[in-house]
Parts: sequence; structure tokens; C-alpha cells
Amino acid sequence: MATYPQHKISLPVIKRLPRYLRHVQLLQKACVETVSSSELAAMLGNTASQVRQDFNCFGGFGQQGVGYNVVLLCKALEQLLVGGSHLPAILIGTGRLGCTISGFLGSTGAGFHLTAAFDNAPAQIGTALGGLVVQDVATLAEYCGASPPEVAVLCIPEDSASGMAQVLLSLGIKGFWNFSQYDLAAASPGVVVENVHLGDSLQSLGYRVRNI
Amino acid sequence: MATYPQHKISLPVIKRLPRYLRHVQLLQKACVETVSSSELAAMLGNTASQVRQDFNCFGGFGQQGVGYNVVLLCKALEQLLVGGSHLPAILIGTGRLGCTISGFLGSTGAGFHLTAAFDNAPAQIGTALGGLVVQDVATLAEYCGASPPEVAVLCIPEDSASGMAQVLLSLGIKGFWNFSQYDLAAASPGVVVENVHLGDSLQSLGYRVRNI
DNA sequence: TAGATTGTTAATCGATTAACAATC
DNA sequence: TAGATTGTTAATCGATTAACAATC
Repeated sequence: MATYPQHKISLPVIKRLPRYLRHVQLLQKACVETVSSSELAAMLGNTASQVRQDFNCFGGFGQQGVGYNVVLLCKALEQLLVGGSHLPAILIGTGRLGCTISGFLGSTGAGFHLTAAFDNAPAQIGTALGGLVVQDVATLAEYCGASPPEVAVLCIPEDSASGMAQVLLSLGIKGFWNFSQYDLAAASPGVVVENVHLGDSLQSLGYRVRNI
Repeated sequence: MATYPQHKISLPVIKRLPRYLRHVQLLQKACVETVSSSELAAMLGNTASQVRQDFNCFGGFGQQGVGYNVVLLCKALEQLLVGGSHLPAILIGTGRLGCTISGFLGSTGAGFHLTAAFDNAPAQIGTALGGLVVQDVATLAEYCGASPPEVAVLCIPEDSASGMAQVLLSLGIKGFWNFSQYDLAAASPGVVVENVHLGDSLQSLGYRVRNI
């Protein structure tokens, strides 16, 4: 049974959960009833030991001698990752990257709900994005007072990221999905940051290709 | 002096290099002449030990008792990450994500050069993207024969990613920047994969926000 | 020289893997 | 029961951190 995590789950484990979910969803779609840790390991490219260790962070999902019930495992992972409710999120920066990334928030199974989008460029303000109207970032505090979001998606230039993060923290934002170059660090224990540095990712790929 | 890496550099070190470069470039822009490992550690949020260990993977950049010369360090890191030449890259999939991501390849200091873009949708083929015309993916083999690219950027749906990767491997692609949901794994020792799973990133953020 | 800071070796820490008893 | 596979403890591995001699 999927139970509550008794102790803090390590980041490497958390990062692997979405991959488990995706593969288990595929199994469910293929009407597979049961899967063993070694079968999953073969699909994921890791070890059966790791699969079992990971799942056991959340209590026993499996049945000894049998394996893991795909439907139950899928439900448990979905519950862990998407939870019951969708987290309210706002987008800061509605440039090309911001518009593209906002699409992910609306995708099925992400567990988020985009409630507002902000920009500081007069040309952007008032334009449509998804079902929303882009608002002036000057009205951010007002908006957050009325309907507090939990997560902010930062798609703004490096130099304004630090200041904006500060403002958002003061407005009670709990999580950042940061696409700016700025290295945002979790400021306080109650705040979580996911940096997506596409430029860094590309440069490290370049290094590896040049040094095969 | 920046010398050639004598032994295989570990992936965690490689992943940190772009961040070092960004911060050292900022120092250079601010006309700082010298920086110590502890100063860099404070900027990066890691330890002075790690900074020195990381740099020493590539031979001594620094001077005992003094620190690291910012200009030389910057040059060394740029040489490592961007190298002398720009790697030829092609884009597969010119949807919204593909178009946005292709912009990063052209950005200064990335070390790549986008030479062609492909799609299979008739509506896309023939349209302009950057300075390129989107080509029919059916002509991919022909194109690669004439001007072989080193890297492919995959911005295609999950279900076509595996087959496409297979084709690209046979055409001699050495590196993949993979944005598809498909978990691309490095097929052979001479091939490098950088998976950017935005959906996974978002889901893991969701887990962490819900479990602060 | 004295002070500072690197380069490098040794110690620690955490994550992964292996082993095996529990049990379906 | 016998076979299979989990849950969990122990061993290994690798990465990070600490320590210190080398040296500018």
C-alpha cells in the first residue's frame, strides 16, 4: 500500500519518479497486470535494487513473490506526483520561451494550473496567451493578494531574475520553475527551486561531443 | 595552464563547467583580475574544495598563494566548452518547442551552428525558421550525406523519437539534445545524449512543493 | 620571510548495488 | 511445498569535503 513517506526522500529518488510513472503508464496502457523490479529496471536502464529501494521510500507497493500490480503502482505514483489538487501557477515573462513553456503547465498529468501571466513590455500586456490575458507585472502584488499562486515560472532575462524572485518570495511563492540564466537558489527551507538552464545543458552536451 | 584532461572527467564535473564559465564571465565583465576558489565557491554555492578539484581535472589553472587569473580562467573554460569550432547541428521537429529551442543554438557562446531543420508535416515544410527553410524529413539521409551534422536536436513526439534516433545514429550523429518524452539512452560508446525532460522536471517540482 | 592559496592526498558522506531473509 | 520476488540490511562505489604540504 502506498503510505506516507516517513523520512525525507532524497532528490535523486524524486527526480526518478516521473520516469517511473511514464513507464508504468505505458504498461497500464498495454494492459500488463504485473511487473517485477527487474523488468522495470530493464525498461528504465537502472538496477532492480534501485527500483525496489526507490519504491520502498514510500512504503511497499509490491507483493513478495509476485511483483508490482501495475494499476496500483500507477495510482500510487500519480498520487505522489500529481497529488489530489492542481497547484496554481503564474508565468512571469511572456516571450517566446515563456509562451512555449506555459504549454507544459496545461499538459495532462503535470499537476499544475496556470492562473495568470505577466510581462513588463507594453506590447505584450493585454495580448492573449492560452485562455489568459497577459497582465502588467506592476499589478503582480495585487493579483497575488487576491488569488495567491503557489508556483512561479520564470521566463525572464538573467538580470531581472534575482529581483523578481525576491518580490515573488515576499508574495508567498513556494516553488520556482526557473528558465532564466540566473542561478536561483532555494532561499528558505520552505521554498523549492527547479532550475532549467538550457544554455548550460547545451554547453555540456557540446563538451561531451567534442570529447567522446 | 589549461592542459588536456588526462583521464575521463565525471559527468557531475562537466555539468558544473557552464556555471563556472557564466560566473567567471561576469567577473571578467566587472574587470576583476583575480579570484580565489573560496570566492568562487561563495558565488556558486558550493565549496572551495570542489572548485579546486573541478578545475584540477583539466590541469592547474591557478597560481598558489594568488588564486585564479580571471582572464586566463575564462579563456580556459571557453576553450573547454565552446572549443575552437562550432558543431554543426540539425533540428528535427519544427513545432512550437522546436522553434523556441532552435533559438538557443544560435545564441552566443553556445558552440553550435544550426545548419538545417526538418519536419514531416506538409504545412511546416517550406516555411522559414531563422535563416533556414524547413525541409521534408524524408530528405534527411540525402542531406546528411552531403553535409554531415554532428548533433541532432529532437523536438518530436515520444512515439517517433526512438525510430528517428535510430535513423540519425545510422547517419553518423554523435550527440542528441533530446526534448522528446522518450528516454533516449546513449546507444554506443561514441554517442552522447542530453535528455531535457521538461515534463519530468515540472512533475518533480510539483512533488517537492507538495511535500515541503 | 610571512601570508595566502593552490594542487593533491586522505577522510567522509551519500547513493547505488548486492545479498538474503521474509513471504506470497 | 517450491519458486519467485519483494522489503530491507549490508557492502560497495563514487562524489564531496577536509586537510595539508607545496609554492607563489
